[in-house]
Amino acid sequence: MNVKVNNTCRMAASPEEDTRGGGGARGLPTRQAPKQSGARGTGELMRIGEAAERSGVSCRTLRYYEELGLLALSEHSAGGARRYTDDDLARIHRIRELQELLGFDLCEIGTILRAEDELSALRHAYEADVAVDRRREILREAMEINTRLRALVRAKRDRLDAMLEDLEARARRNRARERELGS
Amino acid sequence: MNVKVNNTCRMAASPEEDTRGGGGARGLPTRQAPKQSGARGTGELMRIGEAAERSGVSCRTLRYYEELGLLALSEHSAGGARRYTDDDLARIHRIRELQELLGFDLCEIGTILRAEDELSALRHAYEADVAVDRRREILREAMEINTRLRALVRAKRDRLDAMLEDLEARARRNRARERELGS
DNA sequence: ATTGACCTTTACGTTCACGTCAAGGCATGG
DNA sequence: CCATGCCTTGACGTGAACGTAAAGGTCAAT
Repeated sequence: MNVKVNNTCRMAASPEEDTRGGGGARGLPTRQAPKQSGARGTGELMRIGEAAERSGVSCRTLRYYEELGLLALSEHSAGGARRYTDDDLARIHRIRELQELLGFDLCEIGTILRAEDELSALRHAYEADVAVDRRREILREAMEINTRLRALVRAKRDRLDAMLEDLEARARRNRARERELGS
Repeated sequence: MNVKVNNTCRMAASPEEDTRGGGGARGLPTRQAPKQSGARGTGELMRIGEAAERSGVSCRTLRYYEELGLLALSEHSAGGARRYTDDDLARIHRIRELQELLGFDLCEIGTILRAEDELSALRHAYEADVAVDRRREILREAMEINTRLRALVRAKRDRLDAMLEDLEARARRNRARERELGS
């Protein structure tokens, strides 16, 4: 009789992802103007606050990802502030999917992303002077990881399907029980 | 330059679930005889070691679940040792699915299981003396949770499907690139 | 010029889900 | 009888993924 675990915690609408998607009171433009450039182009780069909100994560999380090398931030700073492109946002989304859907830890996610980055670097003709053998190796590595990921996704989806069937069976039983009890 | 995060961690075959399914060397029956009962019935209750191995978790984990109230252990002890039925195994499996597939923490899982337990208690005619209103409440609670779970599972499955499409697109690009590089 | 919103780095704190001893109980096999 | 193997209950340790505060810089607006 030491800890007395009797917390009856509530069940959130969705675990570990805070119902992201636009906060409240969209009216007054609290947003600071885009720094130093008279007229903003259609796609001005965002700072960390906006990037975090749009991604449904905290600023701390984004800095943490950068610290781990998951995010490179093409255009770091302009007075010291981080700048996020849409590609960065996509990458953040990717990280979250790998984390939440497949359950990878950030280190493994780093491995996955780095393999894809190397491949993408080749594709984009940076590093035009890479030996063919090395190219093949990079490609093979990426393909291997891709294969493993696809297998994992399918396995997870199958488990979810099984779970859904189970839940639906329960639901049917519950509805029967409800009729039994009277409306 | 303090922490120097340069760990190039490997990608496991499957994150967070250690490729469970029978250890090596199935031959010598190291298993201790089932305690005190001359001949074992077809379904002797297992102790914690076997239950853990079959569930793909550690003994510590099972004790932890019990400590949190996730596992009740119908037949606790017989000389002090825990006994696990097949129903207990199923429950452990359920816990793991909720944890790994849906990302719930153990506290939330407790809430879910408790609601289902109350319903199941009614169903099995223990507590025959429960007011109809209370019965309705319990049923409604269980149905609500069930509905939320189903929605979550579907959402997660959809996200997985989207991810799979993305991965397959990458795979196609990779295969094209492979042909380009020569076999 | 000062406020206030946003940003920076540094660094310590926290929660969860266990891992890992330590010290000892209980049955079984040699 | 006693070693061996599995179990028990503490209780402290741990790694990952952030949370949170402190101290200060920058920029637009008042």
